[in-house]
Amino acid sequence: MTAIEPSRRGRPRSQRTHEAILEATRSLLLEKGYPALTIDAVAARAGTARTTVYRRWATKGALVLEATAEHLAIGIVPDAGSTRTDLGVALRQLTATFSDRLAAIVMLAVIANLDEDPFMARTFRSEIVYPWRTSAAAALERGVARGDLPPDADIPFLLDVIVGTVFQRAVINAQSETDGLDEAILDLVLAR
Amino acid sequence: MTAIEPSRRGRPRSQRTHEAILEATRSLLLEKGYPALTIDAVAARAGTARTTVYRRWATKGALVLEATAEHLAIGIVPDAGSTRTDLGVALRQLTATFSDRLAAIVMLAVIANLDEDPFMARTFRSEIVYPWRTSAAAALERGVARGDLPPDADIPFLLDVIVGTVFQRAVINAQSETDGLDEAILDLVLAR
Amino acid sequence: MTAIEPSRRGRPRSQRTHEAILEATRSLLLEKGYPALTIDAVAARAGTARTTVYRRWATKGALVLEATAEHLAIGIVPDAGSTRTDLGVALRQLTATFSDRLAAIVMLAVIANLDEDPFMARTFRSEIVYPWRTSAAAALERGVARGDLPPDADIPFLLDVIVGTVFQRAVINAQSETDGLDEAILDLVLAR
Amino acid sequence: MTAIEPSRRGRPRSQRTHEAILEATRSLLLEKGYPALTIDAVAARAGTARTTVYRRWATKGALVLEATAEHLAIGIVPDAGSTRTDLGVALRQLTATFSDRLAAIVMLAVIANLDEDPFMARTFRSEIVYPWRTSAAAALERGVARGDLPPDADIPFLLDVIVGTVFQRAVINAQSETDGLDEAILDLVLAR
DNA sequence: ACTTAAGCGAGACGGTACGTCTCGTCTTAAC
DNA sequence: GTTAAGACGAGACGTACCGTCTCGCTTAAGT
Repeated sequence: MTAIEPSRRGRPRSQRTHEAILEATRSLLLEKGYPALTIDAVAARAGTARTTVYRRWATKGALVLEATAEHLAIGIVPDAGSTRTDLGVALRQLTATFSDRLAAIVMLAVIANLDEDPFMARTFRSEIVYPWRTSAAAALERGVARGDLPPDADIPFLLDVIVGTVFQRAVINAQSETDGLDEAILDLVLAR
Repeated sequence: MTAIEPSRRGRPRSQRTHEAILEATRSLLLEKGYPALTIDAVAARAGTARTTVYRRWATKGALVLEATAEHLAIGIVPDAGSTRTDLGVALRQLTATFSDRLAAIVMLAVIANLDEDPFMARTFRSEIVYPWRTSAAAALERGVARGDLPPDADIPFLLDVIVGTVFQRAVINAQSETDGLDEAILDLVLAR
Repeated sequence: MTAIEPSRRGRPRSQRTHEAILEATRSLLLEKGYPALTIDAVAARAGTARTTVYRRWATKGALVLEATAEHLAIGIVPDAGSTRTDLGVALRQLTATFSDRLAAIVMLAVIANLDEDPFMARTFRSEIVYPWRTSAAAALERGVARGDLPPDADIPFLLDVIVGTVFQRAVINAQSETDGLDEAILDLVLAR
Repeated sequence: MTAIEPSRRGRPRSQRTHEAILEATRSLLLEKGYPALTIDAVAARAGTARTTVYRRWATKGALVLEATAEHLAIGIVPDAGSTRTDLGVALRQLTATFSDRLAAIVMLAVIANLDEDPFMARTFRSEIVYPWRTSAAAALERGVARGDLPPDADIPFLLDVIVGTVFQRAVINAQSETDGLDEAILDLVLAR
């Protein structure tokens, strides 16, 4: 998890304050971006003391990951029987998340601070990327078993094609309209 | 261009100092990463005054782009007669550049600071991305004319597949060994 | 007052630090003079951060006035019954203060920065000059009432003679030995 | 003198430039005061290069003294036969000079930078103060000889009374109306 | 007319100090 | 023991001037 665990004794932490800080973090991320986000500004907007923020989150990265957890959640690829259907869901999950402005800001922060803030990268990978990627790999393996994909299909490569293309379109090119992107990728990957 | 233009009049700028600053920038980028790169540290390592750096580059981004220009240069896709050959060159250009640690650091900085430092993004796009992408698009169009690609091929989409996949592998997954990646992408794009 | 008022809440200011800054200010004033006094040097000698100085004093002038308050204090002219005695006290107060090297440095700074730092001038006038001048004027008025001074004596003029002469001797000519000066001024002012 | 001597060979100095720099110095002194006067600003306003200023004057003080020489000139006390007349002239010289805003700014700069810029103080004393003070002392001595002043009159003291009082009024109190001041001082000094 | 030496403008240079911002830690009183 | 408040040491920011330096160009006087 991202937050620092509270003690069981003494005055309990205020839940209102908690949510206020997270909300302040989200709005400031949207307004200023990750590099210009300061703890000072978060505390000021949340109406709390700076110390309170530091007491609960060890780093800016941890705070941001918790504040945007719902925006980042990609989910898990279901097993609905059809390779094309399952991959279609997977792609819609990706495009939806990558098109979310807050999610895009955070993902860029994660990769831009790979060395600076390795905790953030690790958490992001294990909490968000790994579950989706594992279930998407399973969906592709089922496709191989069904013959929708050739027996020697390089599954990690295909996942990189899928994620990389969506990332390129939605985050780097910042194209909001992703109509047809999902179908085009499906055609490319499942062709043959 | 990135640097502040020198005047023709007055004492000329020291070329030694110029190169010392760029070299200091490169080494600090590798050691600390872009967000932690400070002008103070650059000047100190270069053995110059802080003011000298400010005199020549308006922003940290401009300095970094000039310091890493050779690392970022992707080049232009040649027209050698064969679609597969031309695209193969294009892919080797991409993987070579994206695997360069300095180039990766700077590209991440560019996209992470899209809003913060729009000058940096604009320069990177126009100097590096645009020329390559234009020539790569031409190569794909020649492929369509030759029948190596279907007549209705979505060329911008294919470029996003190519760039996105390489970016995902080389930069985000930071996989140094990219053996076979070029061939796999070629097979994927030209398959039919 | 001169310092920025501290808040009642939060961590209280360190008194040790406060005194260290004032002492550093005094010693640097004596060594370098007012124009060459820098906040950087004060903080360095006091062993604190530069920000701590800025947090407590808005301007160099405010810091210097507080650091030298005891040296600047002229006091108030007493009412002891005799015009000559009272004025003698007044003169000894003036010569004592004006002969203090630190006080002289600060007074010159005040008048040299009348336009630059009007706050400093205003504070100096209201805190130091005004109380003394008012009480000295009262002493002269008592002298008029007693017949030690002519009924039409121009009291502001006489005060300017007294202050101006002492200032000229002690500060501008920087004569340390002021023996006989007090008596000479008394003879001049009370002659008749 | 104050300026750096030019060489006899090579291109002669421009007289126009010289006067432009002095005029710029005067106007900036009036606008900003001595402490805030910068060589950069002088050169900019004079339309010359900074180097040109540095080539001609070694210090800011030397430049300022030359620029304001006419404003500072007090003159010499004449020998017109009457003690009261001569001293009256002396006082009018003083009040005229001390009431000149430019002269006041420079005199304050001189005494505020006694330690910082001893050259300025020395020059001011020898060029301006000494000649006047010597001739004023001679006038007082003639007064003693004539019996207008007691035989044991302390002439340096009386000069300090005169100068100090005028300085106090005109410079420190910055009273523009000095009507009657001359007569009052004359009465005080010559009384008896 | 040709040389030559200095003046001149322009601006680079290494510095120092400015006053501000943000960091993450700390110290207090209030609850 | 959490909280609000704010002090603290630290360090980077970007700017303003300092006084020196290095250029190419201009301007006379001496040849």
